[in-house]
Amino acid sequence: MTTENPAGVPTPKAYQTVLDAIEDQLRHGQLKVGDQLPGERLLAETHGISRASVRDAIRILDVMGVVRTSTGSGPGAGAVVISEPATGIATALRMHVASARLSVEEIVQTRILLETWAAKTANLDSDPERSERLLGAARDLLEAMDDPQLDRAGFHAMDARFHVLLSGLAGNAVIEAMMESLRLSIGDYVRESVRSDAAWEPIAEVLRAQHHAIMAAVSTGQGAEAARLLREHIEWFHQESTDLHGA
Amino acid sequence: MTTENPAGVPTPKAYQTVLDAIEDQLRHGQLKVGDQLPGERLLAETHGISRASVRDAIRILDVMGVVRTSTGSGPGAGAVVISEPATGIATALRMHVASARLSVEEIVQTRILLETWAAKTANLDSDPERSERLLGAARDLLEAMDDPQLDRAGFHAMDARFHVLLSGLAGNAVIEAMMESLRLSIGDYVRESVRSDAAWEPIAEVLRAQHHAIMAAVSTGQGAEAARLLREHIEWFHQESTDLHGA
DNA sequence: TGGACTATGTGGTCAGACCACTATAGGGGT
DNA sequence: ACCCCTATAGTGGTCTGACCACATAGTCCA
Repeated sequence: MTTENPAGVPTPKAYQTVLDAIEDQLRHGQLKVGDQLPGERLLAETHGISRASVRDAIRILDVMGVVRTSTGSGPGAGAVVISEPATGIATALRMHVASARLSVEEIVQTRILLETWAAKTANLDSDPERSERLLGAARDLLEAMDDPQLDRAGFHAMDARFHVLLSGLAGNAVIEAMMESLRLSIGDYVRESVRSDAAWEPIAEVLRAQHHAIMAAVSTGQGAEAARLLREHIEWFHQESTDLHGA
Repeated sequence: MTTENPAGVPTPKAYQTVLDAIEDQLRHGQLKVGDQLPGERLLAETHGISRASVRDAIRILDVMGVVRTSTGSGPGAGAVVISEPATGIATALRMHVASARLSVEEIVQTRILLETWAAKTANLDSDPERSERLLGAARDLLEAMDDPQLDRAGFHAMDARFHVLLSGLAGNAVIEAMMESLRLSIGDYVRESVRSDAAWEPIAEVLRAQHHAIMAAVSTGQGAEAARLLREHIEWFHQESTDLHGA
């Protein structure tokens, strides 16, 4: 991370000890999702470092989406192993968008690549049960989004989940995680994109229609058509929002 | 990250204050790459929190590849803004590979997607100067890799740089960062893949030939052909290494 | 003029304390 | 016997203050 040095070990960070140990235990299955990490005080004593350094390691695992921490006692409290790859990646992406190292356009372009690939690659027959579950959830989301009473925040949240669900049809968790992280990282831009609520409603109407068309294509196994619709859908909204944002 | 709650602000982490402030300054250009962050003690006083909490924020920015920290005094010391999106993403990916949430196969598959896309999309004429610079660097790498004296660690390092350089030809920093992070995240597997040095040399010979062929296709603007060769190249080595690894 | 030394400021680490929170064990009332 | 309610213990979250290693910049001396 820091103070890297190709020639040797200049200043091994204290927290790296714990980090390596935990990564090792994850790799060997000694730690699984749902498991509880030893307490910070115990870890500190075990590895012979201070609790502050242990906390560094835990904090890193936290932002990476590897553990979830909470106060209290009993099972479920403390640091528990989870598995949310998207959160960590999304944080990194968002920071680098902020620093202008990555642009929203590039993220949108990447999203199109991943999402159209997923649509084209999706094989509904390889795992019918899983596919039907995902498609069912997607249909439920579309139905909920048809509700005119739904506010914009809710719409965007469901919209995000819808796209992530579709990208999951290809069965590649890395692609799915990256898709979700891309969505998360530019969530602020999407929310701020259409400023007036008056301008929003007609846009939402178009999005709904596009979603249903995509859904129909995906459900019937027309991967190429779904990919084409997805590309149009994403590019259209991105264009629309940048126009309004600039105006 | 943790203790999220849709309804309100249950337990706002102390370090979040600093994190938000820095992200905001990055977004508004008040902090640029190369700039030095205020000292931890000053930040603590400014935001009314302890130095320990400030350190949490800095540590996060560190692992995300947003800042680089070093001890000492003067310019260049302390926390300096950098921009290495790949490091943070790679750390997250590696952790989730360790926890078996993501598989090496999925990462390789994703890599093929990104890399072939980059090869197909590469437009050498849009920014001839940049393209020539990247291609020149890639040629230098191939030449260095032809050296029979080069050890495996060096070969793999240059191999990684070669592929990242090619993926940069498409001009999408997000894709490039993800490519690099994918490579970094499974670097250990690649290194351990071919155990005996005796088995390595013939493999390296094939890799060299494949690299040169890819290079030729890319240089002459044959994107589709380059993409095809890349896919074969990556799949071949992955197959080869898993075979040997299992044996 | 040049080199060695010192002052200063940086992050890295540690120790110890207190807080808010949560599940649980145990006691008291019914 | 049962239930509620309180005390307790263990968790992460935060703060304070101290010391260290390190790297620069300034100073003093030869």
